[in-house]
Amino acid sequence: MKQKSGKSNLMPAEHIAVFGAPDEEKLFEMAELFKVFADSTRIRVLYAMFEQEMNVSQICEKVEMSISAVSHQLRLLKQSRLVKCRREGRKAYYMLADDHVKTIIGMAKEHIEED
Amino acid sequence: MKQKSGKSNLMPAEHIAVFGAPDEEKLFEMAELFKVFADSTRIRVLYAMFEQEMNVSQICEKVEMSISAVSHQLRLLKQSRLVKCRREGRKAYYMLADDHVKTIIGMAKEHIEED
DNA sequence: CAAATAGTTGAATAACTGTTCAAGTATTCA
DNA sequence: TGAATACTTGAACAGTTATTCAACTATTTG
Repeated sequence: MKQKSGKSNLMPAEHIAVFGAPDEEKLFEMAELFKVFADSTRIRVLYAMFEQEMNVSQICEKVEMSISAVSHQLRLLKQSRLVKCRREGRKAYYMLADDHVKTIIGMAKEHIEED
Repeated sequence: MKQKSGKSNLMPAEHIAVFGAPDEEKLFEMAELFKVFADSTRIRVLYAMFEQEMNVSQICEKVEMSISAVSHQLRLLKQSRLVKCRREGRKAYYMLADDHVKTIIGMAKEHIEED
């Protein structure tokens, strides 16, 4: 159950890596990305920004959560570089970082709507 | 902070729902789907089936996890209908349920490889 | 039938996550 | 400057999740 090295004896070596999984670090990053989307309130926070940038209070109203909870989630989203933030006076406007967010969410929506 | 009904006074009503978030249940299902992908060992288990169907022991070897741990994860993946299972004697062969799995994983991979 | 193989399952535990609460910073306004 | 607004942050708590362990079922082989 522990044999990291040593090639499989079932298949020629040149075939092994073709569809192989990415390395551990990449897998970890992929999982991290999915984790961000793995919470319905966080998806709602992202949806709040689909049309236009929003400040924290506006997001709070839209998703019906406390300022603190939203702020915590926004920090997470910012760390994952899924949203970016612009300051104007004492307000902080958040917006989607790129179209990837919409695409990924759209795919999940499609998937659950199918079959 | 609690005003579920009552239209926004910032925008004509017919624009409100266009990009609106799906209902709570759908959001929840979307989050559930992402949760399944939100674990690097589970992604590795899925990758193990990219080329061909595999029985549990083969998956264990490939991902270097205990039979029990893999079996638990496979149950989860089966419940989410991301994999399906075929029995042959005392062996249980698992395979990806459809191409959606590869597409979703591929998207995450692209995203983390960019920028 | 008994032993071995292949996998499943439930309970327990340890680690992680989301929300709240309380306290903090930063900016504007009077 | 003092009060109000708009957040941010850290700690704590409750709920969730992944792995392990032990016990179990099902199938095959001798």
